Amino acid sequence: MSRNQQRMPTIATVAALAGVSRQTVSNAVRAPHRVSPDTLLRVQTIIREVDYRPNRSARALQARSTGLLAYRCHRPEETENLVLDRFLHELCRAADEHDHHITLVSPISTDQELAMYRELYRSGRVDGFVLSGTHPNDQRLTGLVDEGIPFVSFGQNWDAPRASTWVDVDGASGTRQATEHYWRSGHRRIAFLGWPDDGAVGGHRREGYREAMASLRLEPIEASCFDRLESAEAAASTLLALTDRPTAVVCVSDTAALGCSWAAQKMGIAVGAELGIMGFDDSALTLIARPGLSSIRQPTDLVAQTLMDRFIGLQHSEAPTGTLLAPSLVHRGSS
Amino acid sequence: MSRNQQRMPTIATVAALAGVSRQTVSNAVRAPHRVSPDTLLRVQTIIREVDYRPNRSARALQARSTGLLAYRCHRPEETENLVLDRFLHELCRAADEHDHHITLVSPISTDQELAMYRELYRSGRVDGFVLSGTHPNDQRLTGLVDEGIPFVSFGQNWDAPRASTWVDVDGASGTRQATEHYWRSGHRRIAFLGWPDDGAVGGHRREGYREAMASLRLEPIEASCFDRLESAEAAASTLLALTDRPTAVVCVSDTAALGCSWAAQKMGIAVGAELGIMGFDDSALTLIARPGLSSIRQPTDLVAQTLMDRFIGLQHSEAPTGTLLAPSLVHRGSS
DNA sequence: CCCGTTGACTTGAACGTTCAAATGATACAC
DNA sequence: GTGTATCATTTGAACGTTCAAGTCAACGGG
Repeated sequence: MSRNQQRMPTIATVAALAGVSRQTVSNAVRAPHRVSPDTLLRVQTIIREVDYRPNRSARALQARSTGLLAYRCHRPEETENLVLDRFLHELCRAADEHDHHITLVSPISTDQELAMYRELYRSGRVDGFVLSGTHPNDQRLTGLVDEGIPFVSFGQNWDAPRASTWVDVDGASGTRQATEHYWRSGHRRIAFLGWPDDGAVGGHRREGYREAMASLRLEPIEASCFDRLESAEAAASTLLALTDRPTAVVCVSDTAALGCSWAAQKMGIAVGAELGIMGFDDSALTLIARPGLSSIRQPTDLVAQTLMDRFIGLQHSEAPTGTLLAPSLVHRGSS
Repeated sequence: MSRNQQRMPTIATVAALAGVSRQTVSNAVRAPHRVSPDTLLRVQTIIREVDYRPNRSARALQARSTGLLAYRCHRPEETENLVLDRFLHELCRAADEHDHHITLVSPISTDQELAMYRELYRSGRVDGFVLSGTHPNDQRLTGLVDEGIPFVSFGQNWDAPRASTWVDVDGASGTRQATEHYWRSGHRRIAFLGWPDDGAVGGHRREGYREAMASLRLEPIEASCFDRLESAEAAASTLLALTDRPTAVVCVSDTAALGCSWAAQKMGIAVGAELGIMGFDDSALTLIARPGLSSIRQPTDLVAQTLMDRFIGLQHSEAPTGTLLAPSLVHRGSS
C-alpha cells in the first residue's frame, strides 16, 4: 500500500497553531461544552483555516470501531435485484445519518460468504453486517450468531427469531390487503398466482391470501409458477381460461404479475377494466408494464432506517429484536 | 462509538506466544522470506492457533491508506441503473482482487457530491473515488482534479481527457458494428433511433451509425426520442410508418429499442423476421422484451478491472491515462 | 484560613501496526 | 585475525486519535 495522500493537518497541527494541547482540540471537536468559549472560538477558527478533519483511521484504531457495515453486493442475475437496489440506496442514506458507511462485498459462492464475513470482522475492517434475503436454514444467520459477530438482517431469522435482530415485511399482510381491496371494489372471484415450491416468503404471501379469502367466505382459486415471465404467463393463461374466470389476480411477485398481464392481453382481456392484477415488490418492472402495474410495496426506506437504528442499538448492547413491518398497496392502471 | 468488539489477538499476542518480537511476526505475515524457515513455521502455527489477523485500522493509520474506494450509490430512479448495477458488481470483484473494497455514498444533490467527496478524502475515510456517468462540464471531474484527489472514472473526462484517468466504452464502435452487421445480413434500409438532445454519449453513438452508413454508401434514416418507453414507441411508430419502411433499427439505448419493439408489434410487424432491432447496454430490459432484445453490450467487467488496475497505478504515481474499450454485439431474437 | 468542589486545560499512555535503525551472529575474503 | 558483507532478529519511534489521570487556579462555605 503506497502512501499517496499529501500530508494533511492533524490534531497536533491545530493544537500548535491555537496554542493549546491536543486534547483541547479533541474536546473542541467532540465535546465543545468542555472548552471555554474563547479558546473554543480560537480553536474553531484555526480548524477552519487549515481545513482540519479528524482522521478516521486513527479514531477507528482507538475506538476499535470503523463505522463501516458490510453488505453483500447482489449478483446481477438475481431477480430480487430490483427491490434490493432500492433497499441498498435507502440503507446508505440511513447509515449516513448515523455517521456510518456501507461497504460492499462480493463472495463468489455461498460457502465463501460466511468465511469472508468472519475475515472482514476479525481483521477489524467492519463493525458488522447487514444481510438480506434470509431463508430458513440460513448458514449465515447461525454462523454469525455463533461467532458473536454483530449483524442485522432484512428478512427474518427463520430458525431462531429471538437470536438476532431483523426487520422484515409482513408478506401475508400485503396479500391480505390486496385481496380485501379487490373485495371492497366488488370482485368476488379473486385468484392467487404463487410460487410452487413455497419457501418461507412465498408461503406467507399465499397464507395472507388464503386467510383473507376464508374470512370473506370466498373460494380460493390458486395457481403456481416459477419466478420467470414465461412460466407466469403460462400459469396465468390456465387461470384465465377457467369457465368461471377470475376478475382479479393477486400475484406473489411483479414477475408473476407481468406474466399474468401478458397472458390477459394475449387473450384479449382488458387489464384494469376486465381484470385486476396486483404485483408484489413494486419493482422497476411495474413501470415497464402497460397498463402500469399495481403492486404491493415494501417500505424499504423504513426497513433500512430501522435496521440501522437497531444496529447502533446492538453496539450499545441492546437485546436482539425482530420487527415486522406492513407493506402498502400502490395503485396503477392494472387494479 | 462504542467499543463492542471482543478483544482480538494482536501482533503482540502472537509475538509473545511464539517467543519473537512484533516485527518478526509482521515479517512472517508480509515478507516471509525475511524470516528463517523454522521461526516462520513456529509463528505461522501460532497465528493459525489463535486465528490472528492484522488489524486493518492500525495498518491504515500507519500506511495512510485505507484500501477503500468510494462509489456513488446510484439513485433508484435513474434508468442507467440497470447497466451500473452490473458494473458495481464487477467493480467489487475487481477491488477485491487488489485487496481493496468499495464503500457507497449517497449524496442528496449534485452540489453536495463534491463536498462529500472532499470530506471523505480529507478525513482519510477513503483512498479515492470511482465515478460513473461523467458528462461534459462535469463539476466532479474538475473539482477532484483541482484538489488533487485520486479518482478514476467510468466515462471520459470530456473537458480534459489527459487530466485524469478514465475508461470508457466506444459508443461509436458499437453502433458502427451494429450497422455493419445489418448490412452484412442483407439489410439496406437501416435506421437509427437516438436521443434528441444528444449529449456526449448519445452523440457518439449517433456518430458511429452515420460513419458506418456513409462508408456503406447508404442514406441515413434518423429519428429521436427521450429515454422513456412511450416516447420511444411514438418515435418508432413514425419511423415504421414511412413508405419505404426501414428493415432494421439501431437504437441508442435498450429503452429506445424496447419502445421500438412495442411499436412494431402494435403495427403487426414481426420483430426479428421483418424488422431487426438492436438495443444498447444489454441491460435487464433485454430479457423482458419478446422476442429477446439484441443489444450492444458494454464490457463492464473489463471496465471495472481496468479502472481498478489504473487506480492502483495512480497510487504508485503513474500518469493519468484514458482508455477506450470496444463493446460487442449480443444477438437475441430481435436481430 | 482551610478544604472540598468545580472548571479549564495538559500530560502520558494506549490503540495495533510498520518503518528505520540498531544489534548480534555467522560466513567469507584477505 | 581483522574487516566486511549478509542474514535474522530486535528496538524505538511514529502514524493520529482518545482515555484516564493529572495539574493548576478560582470559587464558595464553614
